[in-house]
Amino acid sequence: MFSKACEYGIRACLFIAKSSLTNERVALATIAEAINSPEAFTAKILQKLVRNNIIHSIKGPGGGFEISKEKMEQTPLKDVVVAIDGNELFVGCAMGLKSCDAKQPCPLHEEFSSIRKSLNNLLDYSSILSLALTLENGETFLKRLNETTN
Amino acid sequence: MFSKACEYGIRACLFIAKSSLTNERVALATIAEAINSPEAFTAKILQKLVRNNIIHSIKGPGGGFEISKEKMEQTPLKDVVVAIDGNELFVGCAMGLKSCDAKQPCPLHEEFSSIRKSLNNLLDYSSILSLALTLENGETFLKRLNETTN
DNA sequence: ATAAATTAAGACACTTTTATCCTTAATAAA
DNA sequence: TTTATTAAGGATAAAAGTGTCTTAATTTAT
Repeated sequence: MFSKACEYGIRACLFIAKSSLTNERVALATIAEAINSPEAFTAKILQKLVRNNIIHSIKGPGGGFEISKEKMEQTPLKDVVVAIDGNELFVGCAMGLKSCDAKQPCPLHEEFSSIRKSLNNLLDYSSILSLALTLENGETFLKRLNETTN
Repeated sequence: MFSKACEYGIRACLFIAKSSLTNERVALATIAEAINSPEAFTAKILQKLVRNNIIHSIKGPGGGFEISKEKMEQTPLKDVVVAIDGNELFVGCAMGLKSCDAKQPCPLHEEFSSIRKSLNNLLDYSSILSLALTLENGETFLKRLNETTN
């Protein structure tokens, strides 16, 4: 569904958000360890989220990544996905037709419109904040407990 | 959502099915032209569908690809997708966690379970036959009308 | 100021996906 | 039986995705 980069990006973003909820600015190495992702690759993805104005970075000692509560409240997860993977998933035809609409639908058009709509709703109405809160209160996880690898 | 190969594979399969409904065996070149796909690449994908026993191929003059009505009736589109893309889409965690289940869910687990379920239903209950029939009666399309490129 | 820590950026390398080309095998028709 | 036609299979190439490394820029602390 999502690219590897996007998966890492979502996890990183939610980890940063969770940390920011307790005012902890987190460094790249910490993030990569926490979400079990390759550090240098994760750096590239975070750069993209910074450039897209989704998260904030600070250089130098004590630096790292953070996101304001206001920002996480306002930003739907969809923004993260689109920043990394683009919006093809949300607009493209399931069978890859350049022209596929209600007038000249592909054989899956109707059915996929419905699924796409669900996906859109889910990602558009799930704010970074709401998801980070489920992490903070221990309802959800980004890494398996009691193990070194996830 | 699906790989390019899978998109071509679905289109090719439905075109073959539609042709088989009128007992027309279709050659690779015809298929590639009809679904607007690269011929040699399409050949590879069709090989895979043949090996997976989804479609049938015949070599030599007058040869080509076909699928029996019984087969298209029994085969859900999901089989085509799984043959080409595998089943990661249907079983994997949205955020790429190796371990993500009801006990230790990722922040998107519940929501995606629902979407995955819809997707599964759609692809598992849509037979190749039912989709081919919508093509045959002109309700749906695999290529834009009145144009050379789709 | 200098050193240390940290992200940014660019170059590079590896893998997978997408795509092409050429040869081989099978089969039908002449 | 030869030739033409068609899919199968293997080698290769190009592009995209994934991942690493090195250097630069910025900032804090000494």
